[in-house]
Amino acid sequence: MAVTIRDVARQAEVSVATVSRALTSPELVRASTRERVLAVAADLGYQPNLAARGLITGRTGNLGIVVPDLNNPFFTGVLKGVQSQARQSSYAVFVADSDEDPAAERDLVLAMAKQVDGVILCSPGLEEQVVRELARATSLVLINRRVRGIPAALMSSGSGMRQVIDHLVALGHGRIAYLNGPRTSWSNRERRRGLKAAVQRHGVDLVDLGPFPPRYEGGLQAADLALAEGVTAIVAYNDIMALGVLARLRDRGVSVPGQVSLTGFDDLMFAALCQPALTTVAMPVEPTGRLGVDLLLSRLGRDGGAIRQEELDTQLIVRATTAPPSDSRN
Amino acid sequence: MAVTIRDVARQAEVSVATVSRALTSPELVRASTRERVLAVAADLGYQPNLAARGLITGRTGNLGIVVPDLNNPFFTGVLKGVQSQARQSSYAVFVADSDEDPAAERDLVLAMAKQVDGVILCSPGLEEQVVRELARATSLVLINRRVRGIPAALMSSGSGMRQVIDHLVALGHGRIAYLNGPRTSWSNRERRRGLKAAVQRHGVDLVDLGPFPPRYEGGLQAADLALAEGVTAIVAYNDIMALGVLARLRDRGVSVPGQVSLTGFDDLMFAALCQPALTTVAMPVEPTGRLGVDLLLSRLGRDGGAIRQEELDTQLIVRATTAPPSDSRN
DNA sequence: ATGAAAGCGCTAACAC
DNA sequence: GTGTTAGCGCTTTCAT
Repeated sequence: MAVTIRDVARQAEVSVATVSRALTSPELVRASTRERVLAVAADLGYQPNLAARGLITGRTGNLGIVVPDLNNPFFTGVLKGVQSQARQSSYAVFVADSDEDPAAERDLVLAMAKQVDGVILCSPGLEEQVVRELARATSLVLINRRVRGIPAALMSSGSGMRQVIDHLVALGHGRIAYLNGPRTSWSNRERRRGLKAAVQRHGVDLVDLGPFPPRYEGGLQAADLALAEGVTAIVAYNDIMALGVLARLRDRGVSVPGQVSLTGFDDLMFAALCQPALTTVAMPVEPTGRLGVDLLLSRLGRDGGAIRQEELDTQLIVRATTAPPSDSRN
Repeated sequence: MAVTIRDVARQAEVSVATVSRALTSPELVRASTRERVLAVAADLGYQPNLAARGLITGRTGNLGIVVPDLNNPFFTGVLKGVQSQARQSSYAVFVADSDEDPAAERDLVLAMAKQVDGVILCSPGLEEQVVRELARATSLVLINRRVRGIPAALMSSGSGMRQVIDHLVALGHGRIAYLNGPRTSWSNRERRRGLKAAVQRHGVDLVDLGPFPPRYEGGLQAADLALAEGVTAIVAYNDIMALGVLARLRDRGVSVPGQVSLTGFDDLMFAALCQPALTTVAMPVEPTGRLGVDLLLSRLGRDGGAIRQEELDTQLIVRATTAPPSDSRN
């Protein structure tokens, strides 16, 4: 068996209580005693048993994160931020993948609830009522989704879309297609909202297409529909779809950005590498993960900080798929 | 506070011991009693406190996985497999990202060791001696790396490379460049080994270049060197590098596969989407993650199964970057 | 087949 | 400032 607090106490010739204090509330112990205890602890390689500690304090020192798909770089980016920030505060992190199944997401959060101090949930599609239920079971922080009364780390997708439209309008585009992602996704609603506001402000035409599956195949399908609408610019829900659109347009001999401009959303690594490189919106995925942890830990603090919903900025990345429309001769 | 075993005992009018038995060793309890207890437990929504259980049994019901980079789809693929298989056996999984720092990998495994029943380690670069040290601290399973005496879930990279060379030789290539990844990486050594064997067997020329950083920029750099060697085919250490090569060749006006053939390794999603689509080797990442869990759990079993190192097959995926060399006129 | 009781390793009153 | 002690929720002897 590993070395316990009693071993340290014996060797340092103090009580277990003093050892415990030296480790967790150093100010309660005389400096000389503390040093001796710490020295012995280090010497013996003592590591507190967190399970035992948790049993008494009610805190586990663990965080959980639930994501729909670990193969999606968006979520793993968030995960990476969560992991890194959690470790900074000596928290370990449980991870679970729901395989895009909302019912599984609920079960996973519930299962985690007993082993963690709080859960970070990435679930664009879970019903709001269920999200509230989960928030009752554990401290919950939402990623990229707003539900009243629940802390959230958000990315300003609306502003990202505004930047996209401002960019396209500045280039001279007057008729723009938006390729919707899933209707039920909070992200899609948010992106569409920002886009509609910008489009209205500029007084340009919007052709609202879809919803399409937010994948490569969705883009292939959407491209033809957008073309048939006679638009000069296509705004895709995300990069993957945009890549599908790009491939389909190339196959049909439509030049990008010569005949039609195209934008994505997410700034996947691939967006920079494809040909022509994709104009898109960069999402602060890792910072959002870190922010999620900060929000969670601040709620766990002594006074249980306020419920905050904070938004991180997105950034338009102009690359090679956007240009003035070919019929703009002014 | 949550409902405890005492609440269940009281309500079911039995002792806590009986409740405990009904839950963990049903055969020790009369059927009628057991049913009553289970009914009450379900009714009250009782969930055993795993920390308390672990305190006594010494088993946590948790697994850990340490990876170098959560932004690398290879590792998240493994993670996904691990997560899914672990959940099948009611294990929860801790994840940690080392940011490619071997020293951090060691610390993370050590930190996890006390909270988990075993750790799955993806660490191509950690020194063998350190790996052995870690294996003494906890039950360890290695992913895609062989160290004597330590269980491992492997992918047959050697065989993948053999398939690549067989393919290129069948097309008529006689002078082939290999772009090395990091010298210290187990994967690179393994791929190179398989490649050398195949090259020798076929009696074709091999130009061994690098090492290069296993990234896009590494490919950009490597492309010019390979071209200068007058090869007709380039075998890259992985897909990302191959993508860099592809971009550089396009910029220099060298047609692929017209003037030179190119292969990658990993079969990233992007390999199928780029233009021309990349011939590469598909790695069974998720199955390997699942296998890792199986190996770990079998070692944890009552009798502590044998130390096994098992290898899963890789598969050449022929796409559009490989063709007969242009000077083959026979 | 069931109950009583002794801890697992630790922290938090409560004494002194 | 330090020691004593009572549990946290659970499993597991040892009785019965």
